[in-house]
Amino acid sequence: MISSTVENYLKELFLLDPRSEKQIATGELAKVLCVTPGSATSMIKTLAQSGLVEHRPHYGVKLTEQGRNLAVHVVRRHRIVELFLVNILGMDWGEVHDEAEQLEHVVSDDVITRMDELLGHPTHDPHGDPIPTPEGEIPERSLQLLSFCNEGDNVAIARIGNQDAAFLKFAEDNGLLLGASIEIKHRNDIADSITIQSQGKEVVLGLAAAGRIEVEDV
Amino acid sequence: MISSTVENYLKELFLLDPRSEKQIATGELAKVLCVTPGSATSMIKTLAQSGLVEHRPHYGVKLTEQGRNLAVHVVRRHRIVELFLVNILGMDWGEVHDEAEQLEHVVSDDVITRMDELLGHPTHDPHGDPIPTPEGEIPERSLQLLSFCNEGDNVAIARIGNQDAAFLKFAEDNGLLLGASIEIKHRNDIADSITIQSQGKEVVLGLAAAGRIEVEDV
DNA sequence: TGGCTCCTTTTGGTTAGTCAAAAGTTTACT
DNA sequence: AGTAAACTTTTGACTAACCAAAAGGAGCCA
Ligand SMILES: [Mn+2]
Ligand SMILES: [Mn+2]
Ligand SMILES: [Mn+2]
Ligand SMILES: [Mn+2]
Repeated sequence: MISSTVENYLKELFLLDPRSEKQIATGELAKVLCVTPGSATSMIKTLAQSGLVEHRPHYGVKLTEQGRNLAVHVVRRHRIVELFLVNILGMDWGEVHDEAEQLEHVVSDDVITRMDELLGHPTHDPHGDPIPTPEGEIPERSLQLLSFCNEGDNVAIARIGNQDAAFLKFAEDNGLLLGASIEIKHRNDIADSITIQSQGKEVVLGLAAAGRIEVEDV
Repeated sequence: MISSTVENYLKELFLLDPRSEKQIATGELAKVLCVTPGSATSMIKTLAQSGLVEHRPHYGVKLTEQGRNLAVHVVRRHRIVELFLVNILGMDWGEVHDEAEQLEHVVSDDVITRMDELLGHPTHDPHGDPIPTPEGEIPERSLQLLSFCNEGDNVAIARIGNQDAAFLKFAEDNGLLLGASIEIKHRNDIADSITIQSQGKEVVLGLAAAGRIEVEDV
Protein backbone atom coordinates (compact mmCIF):
# COMPACT_ATOMS: atom_id res chain seq x y z
CA MET A 1 0.00 0.00 0.00
CA ILE A 2 1.13 3.50 -0.80
CA SER A 3 1.28 5.81 2.22
CA SER A 4 -0.19 9.30 2.57
CA THR A 5 3.34 10.60 2.95
CA VAL A 6 4.43 9.19 -0.38
CA GLU A 7 1.26 10.51 -2.00
CA ASN A 8 2.00 13.98 -0.67
CA TYR A 9 5.56 13.93 -1.97
CA LEU A 10 4.42 12.83 -5.42
CA LYS A 11 1.58 15.33 -5.49
CA GLU A 12 3.78 18.28 -4.56
CA LEU A 13 6.33 17.29 -7.19
CA PHE A 14 3.50 17.30 -9.69
CA LEU A 15 2.18 20.68 -8.55
CA LEU A 16 5.66 22.21 -8.73
CA ASP A 17 5.97 21.08 -12.35
CA PRO A 18 2.80 19.58 -13.83
CA ARG A 19 4.53 18.47 -17.03
CA SER A 20 7.34 16.86 -15.07
CA GLU A 21 10.00 18.35 -17.28
CA LYS A 22 12.17 20.27 -14.86
CA GLN A 23 14.47 18.96 -12.17
CA ILE A 24 12.96 20.05 -8.86
CA ALA A 25 15.43 21.05 -6.16
CA THR A 26 15.36 19.03 -2.96
CA GLY A 27 15.05 22.19 -0.92
CA GLU A 28 12.09 23.44 -2.87
CA LEU A 29 10.27 20.16 -2.36
CA ALA A 30 11.19 20.19 1.32
CA LYS A 31 9.83 23.70 1.68
CA VAL A 32 6.36 23.00 0.27
CA LEU A 33 6.13 19.84 2.36
CA CYS A 34 7.33 21.56 5.54
CA VAL A 35 10.07 19.02 6.21
CA THR A 36 13.82 19.47 6.51
CA PRO A 37 15.96 19.05 3.39
CA GLY A 38 17.46 15.91 4.90
CA SER A 39 14.05 14.32 5.26
CA ALA A 40 13.27 15.13 1.65
CA THR A 41 16.55 13.63 0.48
CA SER A 42 15.91 10.37 2.24
CA MET A 43 12.34 10.12 0.97
CA ILE A 44 13.52 10.96 -2.54
CA LYS A 45 15.94 8.04 -2.34
CA THR A 46 13.11 5.76 -1.30
CA LEU A 47 10.91 7.00 -4.14
CA ALA A 48 13.74 6.56 -6.63
CA GLN A 49 14.16 3.01 -5.38
CA SER A 50 10.50 2.36 -6.16
CA GLY A 51 10.80 3.89 -9.60
CA LEU A 52 8.47 6.78 -8.82
CA VAL A 53 11.05 9.51 -9.34
CA GLU A 54 14.35 9.96 -11.08
CA HIS A 55 17.02 11.46 -8.87
CA ARG A 56 20.17 13.14 -10.02
CA PRO A 57 21.97 13.85 -6.74
CA HIS A 58 22.77 17.51 -6.21
CA TYR A 59 20.79 18.46 -9.31
CA GLY A 60 17.23 17.59 -8.61
CA VAL A 61 14.37 15.18 -8.81
CA LYS A 62 11.66 14.53 -11.40
CA LEU A 63 8.61 12.29 -11.45
CA THR A 64 8.75 9.22 -13.64
CA GLU A 65 5.79 8.30 -15.83
CA GLN A 66 4.59 5.97 -13.09
CA GLY A 67 5.08 8.54 -10.34
CA ARG A 68 3.31 11.20 -12.32
CA ASN A 69 0.35 8.90 -12.91
CA LEU A 70 -0.04 8.29 -9.22
CA ALA A 71 0.29 12.00 -8.50
CA VAL A 72 -2.36 12.92 -11.06
CA HIS A 73 -4.80 10.59 -9.37
CA VAL A 74 -4.15 12.12 -5.99
CA VAL A 75 -4.78 15.53 -7.52
CA ARG A 76 -7.99 14.25 -9.07
CA ARG A 77 -9.18 13.05 -5.69
CA HIS A 78 -8.16 16.31 -4.05
CA ARG A 79 -10.00 18.50 -6.50
CA ILE A 80 -13.17 16.43 -6.69
CA VAL A 81 -13.34 16.37 -2.91
CA GLU A 82 -12.87 20.15 -2.79
CA LEU A 83 -15.68 20.75 -5.24
CA PHE A 84 -17.86 18.29 -3.41
CA LEU A 85 -17.31 20.06 -0.10
CA VAL A 86 -18.23 23.39 -1.66
CA ASN A 87 -21.12 22.37 -3.92
CA ILE A 88 -22.77 19.65 -1.86
CA LEU A 89 -21.86 20.46 1.72
CA GLY A 90 -21.84 24.23 1.25
CA MET A 91 -18.39 24.87 2.63
CA ASP A 92 -16.43 27.99 1.93
CA TRP A 93 -13.85 27.81 -0.86
CA GLY A 94 -11.21 28.96 1.59
CA GLU A 95 -11.85 26.12 4.03
CA VAL A 96 -11.80 23.14 1.74
CA HIS A 97 -8.14 22.88 0.89
CA ASP A 98 -6.97 21.62 4.28
CA GLU A 99 -9.88 19.24 4.51
CA ALA A 100 -9.14 17.80 1.06
CA GLU A 101 -5.48 17.51 1.97
CA GLN A 102 -6.48 14.70 4.34
CA LEU A 103 -9.40 13.22 2.47
CA GLU A 104 -7.42 12.80 -0.77
CA HIS A 105 -5.57 9.91 0.87
CA VAL A 106 -8.53 7.91 2.12
CA VAL A 107 -11.48 8.29 -0.24
CA SER A 108 -11.84 5.24 -2.46
CA ASP A 109 -12.13 5.32 -6.23
CA ASP A 110 -15.72 4.25 -5.83
CA VAL A 111 -16.54 7.27 -3.70
CA ILE A 112 -14.71 9.56 -6.10
CA THR A 113 -16.66 8.13 -9.03
CA ARG A 114 -19.93 8.75 -7.22
CA MET A 115 -18.99 12.29 -6.22
CA ASP A 116 -17.92 12.98 -9.79
CA GLU A 117 -21.29 11.79 -11.04
CA LEU A 118 -23.26 13.74 -8.45
CA LEU A 119 -21.32 16.86 -9.45
CA GLY A 120 -22.01 16.27 -13.15
CA HIS A 121 -18.48 15.38 -14.24
CA PRO A 122 -16.97 18.78 -13.47
CA THR A 123 -13.81 19.93 -15.22
CA HIS A 124 -12.54 22.41 -12.63
CA ASP A 125 -12.34 22.68 -8.86
CA PRO A 126 -13.59 25.60 -6.75
CA HIS A 127 -10.37 27.51 -7.38
CA GLY A 128 -10.42 27.01 -11.12
CA ASP A 129 -7.83 24.25 -11.19
CA PRO A 130 -8.43 21.50 -13.71
CA ILE A 131 -9.71 18.13 -12.50
CA PRO A 132 -7.81 15.28 -14.17
CA THR A 133 -10.03 12.65 -15.79
CA PRO A 134 -10.06 9.09 -14.45
CA GLU A 135 -7.60 8.32 -17.26
CA GLY A 136 -5.26 11.05 -16.12
CA GLU A 137 -5.93 13.60 -18.84
CA ILE A 138 -5.83 17.21 -17.72
CA PRO A 139 -8.18 19.66 -19.43
CA GLU A 140 -6.19 22.64 -20.71
CA ARG A 141 -7.42 26.22 -20.94
CA SER A 142 -5.56 29.22 -22.20
CA LEU A 143 -5.66 31.69 -19.36
CA GLN A 144 -3.97 35.00 -18.83
CA LEU A 145 -2.59 36.44 -15.64
CA LEU A 146 -4.63 39.36 -14.35
CA SER A 147 -1.33 41.16 -13.80
CA PHE A 148 -0.74 41.15 -17.55
CA CYS A 149 -4.09 42.68 -18.48
CA ASN A 150 -4.30 46.18 -19.90
CA GLU A 151 -6.63 49.07 -19.18
CA GLY A 152 -10.01 48.57 -20.76
CA ASP A 153 -9.79 44.76 -20.95
CA ASN A 154 -12.98 42.90 -20.14
CA VAL A 155 -12.29 39.49 -18.70
CA ALA A 156 -13.77 36.79 -16.48
CA ILE A 157 -12.04 35.32 -13.46
CA ALA A 158 -11.06 31.74 -14.18
CA ARG A 159 -8.61 30.64 -11.53
CA ILE A 160 -7.14 31.69 -8.21
CA GLY A 161 -3.63 30.36 -7.84
CA ASN A 162 -3.44 30.87 -4.11
CA GLN A 163 -4.85 28.39 -1.65
CA ASP A 164 -4.40 30.76 1.27
CA ALA A 165 -7.68 31.05 3.18
CA ALA A 166 -7.21 34.76 3.95
CA PHE A 167 -6.59 35.59 0.31
CA LEU A 168 -9.63 33.60 -0.77
CA LYS A 169 -11.75 35.37 1.83
CA PHE A 170 -10.55 38.73 0.55
CA ALA A 171 -11.32 37.73 -3.02
CA GLU A 172 -14.77 36.53 -2.11
CA ASP A 173 -15.56 39.66 -0.11
CA ASN A 174 -14.69 41.74 -3.14
CA GLY A 175 -16.80 39.78 -5.59
CA LEU A 176 -13.81 38.11 -7.19
CA LEU A 177 -15.48 34.75 -7.62
CA LEU A 178 -14.91 32.31 -10.44
CA GLY A 179 -16.75 33.43 -13.51
CA ALA A 180 -17.15 37.04 -12.33
CA SER A 181 -16.77 39.56 -15.16
CA ILE A 182 -14.39 42.38 -14.46
CA GLU A 183 -13.03 45.36 -16.29
CA ILE A 184 -9.49 46.65 -15.88
CA LYS A 185 -9.83 50.31 -14.95
CA HIS A 186 -6.27 51.40 -14.34
CA ARG A 187 -2.91 49.90 -14.37
CA ASN A 188 0.13 51.52 -12.83
CA ASP A 189 3.39 49.68 -13.23
CA ILE A 190 5.30 52.25 -11.21
CA ALA A 191 2.93 51.98 -8.26
CA ASP A 192 2.85 48.22 -8.87
CA SER A 193 -0.95 48.20 -8.80
CA ILE A 194 -3.97 47.42 -10.90
CA THR A 195 -7.52 48.66 -10.38
CA ILE A 196 -10.42 46.55 -11.50
CA GLN A 197 -14.15 46.91 -11.46
CA SER A 198 -16.35 44.01 -10.52
CA GLN A 199 -20.11 44.43 -10.15
CA GLY A 200 -19.77 48.18 -9.93
CA LYS A 201 -17.22 47.90 -7.15
CA GLU A 202 -13.64 49.04 -7.66
CA VAL A 203 -10.82 47.00 -6.18
CA VAL A 204 -7.13 47.82 -6.14
CA LEU A 205 -4.66 44.97 -6.17
CA GLY A 206 -0.91 44.85 -6.07
CA LEU A 207 0.56 43.25 -9.17
CA ALA A 208 1.90 40.36 -7.12
CA ALA A 209 -1.61 39.52 -5.93
CA ALA A 210 -2.98 40.06 -9.43
CA GLY A 211 -0.37 37.57 -10.61
CA ARG A 212 -2.13 34.87 -8.61
CA ILE A 213 -5.40 35.46 -10.42
CA GLU A 214 -5.97 34.12 -13.90
CA VAL A 215 -8.59 35.35 -16.29
CA GLU A 216 -10.24 34.43 -19.58
CA ASP A 217 -11.24 36.83 -22.38
CA VAL A 218 -14.97 37.42 -22.67
CA MET B 1 -2.77 15.21 17.83
CA ILE B 2 -4.49 11.91 18.42
CA SER B 3 -3.52 9.23 15.88
CA SER B 4 -5.87 6.99 13.88
CA THR B 5 -4.38 4.04 15.71
CA VAL B 6 -5.30 5.43 19.09
CA GLU B 7 -8.77 6.29 17.81
CA ASN B 8 -9.23 2.72 16.62
CA TYR B 9 -8.16 1.27 19.97
CA LEU B 10 -10.53 3.54 21.86
CA LYS B 11 -13.39 2.91 19.45
CA GLU B 12 -13.07 -0.88 19.65
CA LEU B 13 -12.96 -0.72 23.42
CA PHE B 14 -16.18 1.25 23.28
CA LEU B 15 -17.83 -1.17 20.86
CA LEU B 16 -16.85 -4.15 23.01
CA ASP B 17 -18.55 -2.56 26.00
CA PRO B 18 -20.50 0.63 25.23
CA ARG B 19 -21.17 1.40 28.88
CA SER B 20 -17.50 0.89 29.76
CA GLU B 21 -18.31 -1.19 32.81
CA LYS B 22 -16.48 -4.43 32.14
CA GLN B 23 -12.76 -5.10 32.11
CA ILE B 24 -11.91 -5.98 28.53
CA ALA B 25 -9.26 -8.67 28.08
CA THR B 26 -6.12 -7.68 26.22
CA GLY B 27 -6.51 -10.64 23.89
CA GLU B 28 -10.05 -9.74 22.98
CA LEU B 29 -9.04 -6.21 22.08
CA ALA B 30 -6.08 -7.54 20.12
CA LYS B 31 -8.36 -9.87 18.19
CA VAL B 32 -10.81 -7.21 16.99
CA LEU B 33 -7.94 -4.94 16.04
CA CYS B 34 -6.03 -7.68 14.23
CA VAL B 35 -2.82 -7.11 16.18
CA THR B 36 -0.81 -9.44 18.40
CA PRO B 37 -1.53 -9.44 22.15
CA GLY B 38 1.89 -7.93 22.75
CA SER B 39 1.10 -4.97 20.54
CA ALA B 40 -2.17 -4.44 22.37
CA THR B 41 -0.43 -4.56 25.74
CA SER B 42 2.07 -1.91 24.79
CA MET B 43 -0.58 0.37 23.31
CA ILE B 44 -2.74 -0.12 26.40
CA LYS B 45 0.16 1.05 28.52
CA THR B 46 0.49 4.14 26.37
CA LEU B 47 -3.23 4.86 26.60
CA ALA B 48 -3.15 4.38 30.37
CA GLN B 49 -0.27 6.84 30.53
CA SER B 50 -2.45 9.41 28.74
CA GLY B 51 -5.37 8.77 31.04
CA LEU B 52 -7.57 7.35 28.30
CA VAL B 53 -7.91 3.88 29.82
CA GLU B 54 -7.54 2.26 33.17
CA HIS B 55 -5.36 -0.84 33.11
CA ARG B 56 -5.28 -3.56 35.70
CA PRO B 57 -2.46 -5.80 34.46
CA HIS B 58 -3.52 -9.39 33.89
CA TYR B 59 -7.16 -8.45 34.51
CA GLY B 60 -8.18 -6.13 31.76
CA VAL B 61 -8.63 -2.64 30.49
CA LYS B 62 -11.51 -0.17 30.61
CA LEU B 63 -12.06 3.26 29.06
CA THR B 64 -11.91 6.25 31.36
CA GLU B 65 -14.50 8.99 31.09
CA GLN B 66 -12.12 10.91 28.85
CA GLY B 67 -11.31 7.90 26.70
CA ARG B 68 -14.96 7.02 26.32
CA ASN B 69 -15.79 10.56 25.23
CA LEU B 70 -13.19 10.43 22.49
CA ALA B 71 -14.42 7.00 21.43
CA VAL B 72 -18.03 8.14 21.23
CA HIS B 73 -17.04 10.95 18.91
CA VAL B 74 -15.18 8.58 16.64
CA VAL B 75 -18.29 6.40 16.55
CA ARG B 76 -20.42 9.43 15.76
CA ARG B 77 -18.19 10.30 12.82
CA HIS B 78 -18.19 6.68 11.65
CA ARG B 79 -21.95 6.35 11.65
CA ILE B 80 -22.72 9.71 10.11
CA VAL B 81 -20.23 9.01 7.35
CA GLU B 82 -21.82 5.60 6.74
CA LEU B 83 -25.29 7.07 6.45
CA PHE B 84 -23.98 9.81 4.23
CA LEU B 85 -22.36 7.33 1.88
CA VAL B 86 -25.61 5.37 1.62
CA ASN B 87 -28.15 8.19 1.50
CA ILE B 88 -26.29 10.83 -0.46
CA LEU B 89 -23.80 8.90 -2.55
CA GLY B 90 -26.01 5.86 -3.05
CA MET B 91 -23.55 3.27 -1.86
CA ASP B 92 -24.55 -0.16 -0.73
CA TRP B 93 -24.95 -0.68 3.02
CA GLY B 94 -22.46 -3.55 2.80
CA GLU B 95 -19.72 -1.39 1.28
CA VAL B 96 -19.73 1.57 3.60
CA HIS B 97 -18.19 0.11 6.72
CA ASP B 98 -14.64 -0.20 5.39
CA GLU B 99 -14.85 3.22 3.81
CA ALA B 100 -16.05 4.80 7.06
CA GLU B 101 -13.31 2.98 8.93
CA GLN B 102 -10.81 5.30 7.22
CA LEU B 103 -12.90 8.44 6.90
CA GLU B 104 -13.80 8.51 10.61
CA HIS B 105 -10.22 9.59 11.32
CA VAL B 106 -9.97 12.48 8.89
CA VAL B 107 -13.34 14.21 8.48
CA SER B 108 -13.48 17.41 10.49
CA ASP B 109 -16.21 18.32 12.94
CA ASP B 110 -17.34 20.97 10.49
CA VAL B 111 -17.88 18.38 7.76
CA ILE B 112 -19.68 16.08 10.18
CA THR B 113 -21.97 18.91 11.24
CA ARG B 114 -22.83 19.66 7.64
CA MET B 115 -23.43 16.00 6.78
CA ASP B 116 -25.62 15.68 9.86
CA GLU B 117 -27.67 18.66 8.74
CA LEU B 118 -27.98 17.46 5.16
CA LEU B 119 -29.18 14.11 6.49
CA GLY B 120 -31.75 15.77 8.75
CA HIS B 121 -30.14 14.95 12.10
CA PRO B 122 -30.53 11.20 11.82
CA THR B 123 -30.58 9.02 14.93
CA HIS B 124 -29.41 5.74 13.42
CA ASP B 125 -26.88 4.59 10.85
CA PRO B 126 -27.64 2.32 7.86
CA HIS B 127 -27.29 -0.77 10.03
CA GLY B 128 -29.60 0.50 12.75
CA ASP B 129 -26.84 1.49 15.15
CA PRO B 130 -27.45 4.66 17.15
CA ILE B 131 -25.62 7.84 16.18
CA PRO B 132 -24.27 9.63 19.25
CA THR B 133 -25.22 13.30 19.47
CA PRO B 134 -22.55 16.00 19.30
CA GLU B 135 -22.72 16.02 23.11
CA GLY B 136 -22.06 12.29 23.27
CA GLU B 137 -25.55 11.12 24.17
CA ILE B 138 -26.57 7.81 22.66
CA PRO B 139 -30.24 7.32 21.76
CA GLU B 140 -31.52 4.12 23.31
CA ARG B 141 -34.18 1.83 21.85
CA SER B 142 -35.55 -1.35 23.34
CA LEU B 143 -34.95 -3.98 20.71
CA GLN B 144 -35.38 -7.71 20.73
CA LEU B 145 -33.23 -10.33 19.07
CA LEU B 146 -34.95 -11.99 16.12
CA SER B 147 -33.72 -15.30 17.53
CA PHE B 148 -35.94 -14.79 20.60
CA CYS B 149 -39.14 -14.13 18.64
CA ASN B 150 -42.01 -16.61 18.70
CA GLU B 151 -44.25 -17.97 15.98
CA GLY B 152 -46.84 -15.46 14.94
CA ASP B 153 -44.92 -12.39 16.08
CA ASN B 154 -45.13 -9.38 13.79
CA VAL B 155 -42.05 -7.21 14.01
CA ALA B 156 -39.96 -4.70 12.08
CA ILE B 157 -36.26 -5.05 11.44
CA ALA B 158 -34.39 -2.41 13.42
CA ARG B 159 -30.75 -3.34 13.45
CA ILE B 160 -28.25 -5.69 11.85
CA GLY B 161 -25.44 -6.46 14.22
CA ASN B 162 -23.09 -7.83 11.62
CA GLN B 163 -20.92 -5.57 9.47
CA ASP B 164 -19.92 -8.44 7.19
CA ALA B 165 -20.56 -7.43 3.57
CA ALA B 166 -21.66 -10.92 2.52
CA PHE B 167 -24.20 -11.11 5.32
CA LEU B 168 -25.56 -7.68 4.48
CA LYS B 169 -25.84 -8.64 0.83
CA PHE B 170 -27.76 -11.77 1.78
CA ALA B 171 -30.07 -9.75 4.01
CA GLU B 172 -30.70 -7.18 1.31
CA ASP B 173 -31.36 -9.84 -1.34
CA ASN B 174 -34.01 -11.33 0.92
CA GLY B 175 -35.77 -8.10 1.68
CA LEU B 176 -34.41 -7.87 5.19
CA LEU B 177 -33.88 -4.14 5.13
CA LEU B 178 -34.20 -1.77 8.05
CA GLY B 179 -37.85 -1.08 8.74
CA ALA B 180 -39.11 -4.11 6.80
CA SER B 181 -42.10 -5.77 8.48
CA ILE B 182 -41.77 -9.48 8.97
CA GLU B 183 -43.81 -12.24 10.48
CA ILE B 184 -42.32 -15.22 12.29
CA LYS B 185 -43.74 -18.29 10.57
CA HIS B 186 -41.97 -21.16 12.26
CA ARG B 187 -39.43 -21.61 14.91
CA ASN B 188 -37.59 -24.86 15.46
CA ASP B 189 -35.17 -24.93 18.34
CA ILE B 190 -34.12 -28.49 17.59
CA ALA B 191 -33.26 -27.67 14.00
CA ASP B 192 -31.79 -24.41 15.24
CA SER B 193 -33.76 -22.45 12.66
CA ILE B 194 -36.38 -19.78 12.31
CA THR B 195 -38.59 -19.11 9.28
CA ILE B 196 -39.80 -15.61 8.60
CA GLN B 197 -41.96 -14.02 5.95
CA SER B 198 -41.03 -10.69 4.47
CA GLN B 199 -43.03 -9.18 1.60
CA GLY B 200 -44.60 -12.53 0.83
CA LYS B 201 -41.20 -14.20 0.64
CA GLU B 202 -40.19 -16.89 3.13
CA VAL B 203 -36.67 -16.96 4.45
CA VAL B 204 -35.08 -19.56 6.72
CA LEU B 205 -32.31 -18.45 9.05
CA GLY B 206 -30.17 -20.31 11.54
CA LEU B 207 -30.67 -19.05 15.06
CA ALA B 208 -27.09 -17.78 15.17
CA ALA B 209 -27.75 -15.55 12.18
CA ALA B 210 -31.11 -14.53 13.61
CA GLY B 211 -29.22 -13.53 16.73
CA ARG B 212 -27.45 -10.84 14.77
CA ILE B 213 -30.73 -9.25 13.73
CA GLU B 214 -32.68 -7.06 16.10
CA VAL B 215 -36.35 -6.19 15.76
CA GLU B 216 -38.98 -3.88 17.15
CA ASP B 217 -42.60 -4.74 17.88
CA VAL B 218 -45.09 -3.24 15.45
C1' DT C 1 0.85 -27.92 47.34
C1' DG C 2 2.23 -28.67 42.87
C1' DG C 3 1.78 -28.64 38.20
C1' DC C 4 -0.60 -27.38 33.83
C1' DT C 5 -2.83 -24.50 30.74
C1' DC C 6 -4.08 -20.25 29.04
C1' DC C 7 -3.35 -15.68 29.00
C1' DT C 8 -0.60 -11.48 29.34
C1' DT C 9 3.48 -9.04 29.54
C1' DT C 10 8.26 -8.33 28.45
C1' DT C 11 12.11 -8.36 25.48
C1' DG C 12 14.47 -7.61 21.37
C1' DG C 13 14.10 -6.23 16.80
C1' DT C 14 11.93 -3.94 12.46
C1' DT C 15 9.99 -0.21 9.49
C1' DA C 16 8.40 4.47 8.15
C1' DG C 17 9.13 8.97 8.77
C1' DT C 18 11.18 12.65 10.94
C1' DC C 19 14.96 16.24 12.79
C1' DA C 20 19.59 18.38 14.01
C1' DA C 21 23.87 18.87 12.84
C1' DA C 22 28.11 17.35 10.41
C1' DA C 23 30.11 16.57 5.99
C1' DG C 24 30.26 17.05 1.13
C1' DT C 25 29.16 19.41 -3.68
C1' DT C 26 28.35 22.98 -6.88
C1' DT C 27 28.78 27.32 -8.43
C1' DA C 28 29.95 31.84 -8.56
C1' DC C 29 33.29 35.39 -7.48
C1' DT C 30 37.57 37.16 -6.82
C1' DA D 1 43.13 28.61 -8.99
C1' DG D 2 41.26 29.48 -4.51
C1' DT D 3 37.62 30.49 -1.50
C1' DA D 4 33.06 31.25 0.24
C1' DA D 5 28.12 30.88 0.00
C1' DA D 6 24.33 28.07 -0.74
C1' DC D 7 22.64 23.97 -1.17
C1' DT D 8 22.39 18.74 -0.62
C1' DT D 9 23.50 14.59 1.41
C1' DT D 10 24.94 11.79 5.23
C1' DT D 11 24.99 10.49 9.93
C1' DG D 12 23.08 9.58 14.26
C1' DA D 13 19.16 9.66 16.94
C1' DC D 14 14.21 9.62 17.97
C1' DT D 15 9.06 8.21 17.97
C1' DA D 16 4.98 5.45 16.80
C1' DA D 17 3.50 1.13 15.84
C1' DC D 18 4.15 -3.34 14.92
C1' DC D 19 5.71 -8.69 15.41
C1' DA D 20 7.91 -13.12 17.22
C1' DA D 21 9.21 -15.44 20.81
C1' DA D 22 10.62 -15.76 25.72
C1' DA D 23 9.16 -15.08 30.36
C1' DG D 24 5.71 -14.38 33.85
C1' DG D 25 1.01 -14.59 36.33
C1' DA D 26 -3.77 -16.64 37.41
C1' DG D 27 -6.74 -20.05 38.00
C1' DC D 28 -7.79 -24.89 38.06
C1' DC D 29 -7.47 -29.59 39.09
C1' DA D 30 -5.28 -33.37 41.13
MN1 LIG E 1 -2.43 15.40 1.48
MN1 LIG F 1 -8.25 23.68 -5.25
MN1 LIG G 1 -10.91 3.28 11.81
MN1 LIG H 1 -22.74 0.87 10.83
